[in-house]
Amino acid sequence: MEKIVLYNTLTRRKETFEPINPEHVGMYVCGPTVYGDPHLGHARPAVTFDLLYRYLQSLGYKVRYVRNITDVGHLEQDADDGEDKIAKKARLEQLEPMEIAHYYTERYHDAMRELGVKSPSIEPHASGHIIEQIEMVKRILDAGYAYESNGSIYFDVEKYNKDYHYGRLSGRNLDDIVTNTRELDGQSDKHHSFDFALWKKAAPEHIMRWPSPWSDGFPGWHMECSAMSTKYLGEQFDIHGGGMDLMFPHHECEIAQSTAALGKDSARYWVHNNMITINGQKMGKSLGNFITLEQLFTGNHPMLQQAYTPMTIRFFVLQAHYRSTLDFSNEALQAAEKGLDRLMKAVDTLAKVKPADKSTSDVAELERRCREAMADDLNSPMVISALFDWVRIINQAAEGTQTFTADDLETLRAIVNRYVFDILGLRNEKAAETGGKDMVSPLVEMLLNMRMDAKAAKDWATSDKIRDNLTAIGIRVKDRKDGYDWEIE
RNA sequence: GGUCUGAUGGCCGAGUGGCUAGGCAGAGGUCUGCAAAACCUCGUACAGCGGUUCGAAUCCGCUUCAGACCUCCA
Repeated sequence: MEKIVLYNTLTRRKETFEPINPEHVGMYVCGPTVYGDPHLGHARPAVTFDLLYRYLQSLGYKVRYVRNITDVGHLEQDADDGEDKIAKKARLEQLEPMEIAHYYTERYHDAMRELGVKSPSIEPHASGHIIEQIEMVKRILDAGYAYESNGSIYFDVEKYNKDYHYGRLSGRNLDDIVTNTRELDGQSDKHHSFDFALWKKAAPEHIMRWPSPWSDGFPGWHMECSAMSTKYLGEQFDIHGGGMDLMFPHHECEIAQSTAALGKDSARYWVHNNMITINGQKMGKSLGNFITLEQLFTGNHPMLQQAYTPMTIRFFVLQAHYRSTLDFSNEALQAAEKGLDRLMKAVDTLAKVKPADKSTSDVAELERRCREAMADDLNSPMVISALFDWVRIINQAAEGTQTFTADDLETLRAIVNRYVFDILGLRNEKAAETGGKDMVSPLVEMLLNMRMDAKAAKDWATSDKIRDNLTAIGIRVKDRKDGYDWEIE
């Protein structure tokens, strides 16, 4: 199997990736909390881990990719009064909580499909795994790393930290956390403010609740990932992914929970994608500066100068390395749109290139550059860079200043297809839209043949009229040395 | 305040001790009846100040600036 390296947040360095079971990879990624429309920020982890998923599969691994749906509420920075968010919104809109969760889950799925994000192998819902979560809380209690307090169960961070290191993922030490955390004046059921809930007793007005040995309530916000990753991937698995903003406390607590319950680390490689920023600030629900994916696709947002297609968004995300912040702007998206268009046109052009006796460029060079870039911590920008160098070469081939043998052409097409479509997961949106091209082609060609006659007769008026009319209905005519070419805009 | 990350040409973004990233925009040119598309040429950028080195945008230190996180009911 191809040797690849991944940056592991746990060690803060790139490490050679070696799965626990050769040929198989278990990957868990934190999915969305379904209480709102998916926005541009959601596109980043989705596309990043889709890239990783596709890439691992392309290398020949059998990958089980688990991405959860958080539908039992989740603490967020702007948690107003701490009430379970889904329940709160449900009351405001007079809907069942699960109705809302279902609605936004569907919205999320729709957006992901548009973005070319493959469906994961398993997409477990937190609400469907309450039993597993309760079982895991029991294990943590039995291990002595949690305590009950007034019907709720809290993780005993101090106790845990004596045996393990709480904070090793985010680079913190409990001492620092203690120093920088103000103790609440006995208003909490928790022994320490840095303890976190594993099970929370529900207040009377709390709608989403389940029975447990301790109280009617709901699981703590970090439990679902520990419980579901263990259930579907085993006590130890290969990759755990998510956004950098989840590193602390969410992932730190997950590590603590899993380690406390199982006595060992569960995830081996922690992979974190960086944020999309807007005017240099994180784009997020809590800041109210986000643009939903639907708004991007329709252009219906005050900050948007135009609509951007899903593939433009995907390409925009892939043009930056996943561990860098990516700054949103109309200018940047327009650049991505044009670049993607050029790339896709070259793919079409490549299909038409005729073989020759010898090759003037080494197609293996493209393959090597793409392969090495991907193997080096998923460097999609470098892959794209290599592809663009070859866009030029392909266009030169179309003009006759480069040539390729039939074998090399076949190889080149295979490489381009593999990286552009299979791994980067791009889609030719224009080709998809023009399904009727087969019907239209003979008509367009008839007109263009008439135009050729007009040109031969130097009847520029007729020639331009045909071209202008075709342009007006969205067909771009390109004159070639010995004829013409055309495409639907 | 703590932990962490970053500062690259007009914009977006790779790279990382010496060798052109790439895209978009811009300028000039080729082709064309004119266009479009494509192709060719062009920018000599790495926050600032020191240090290490034969050589640093890349390593080290300091400074400045920016960002993320700092825990579930405040």
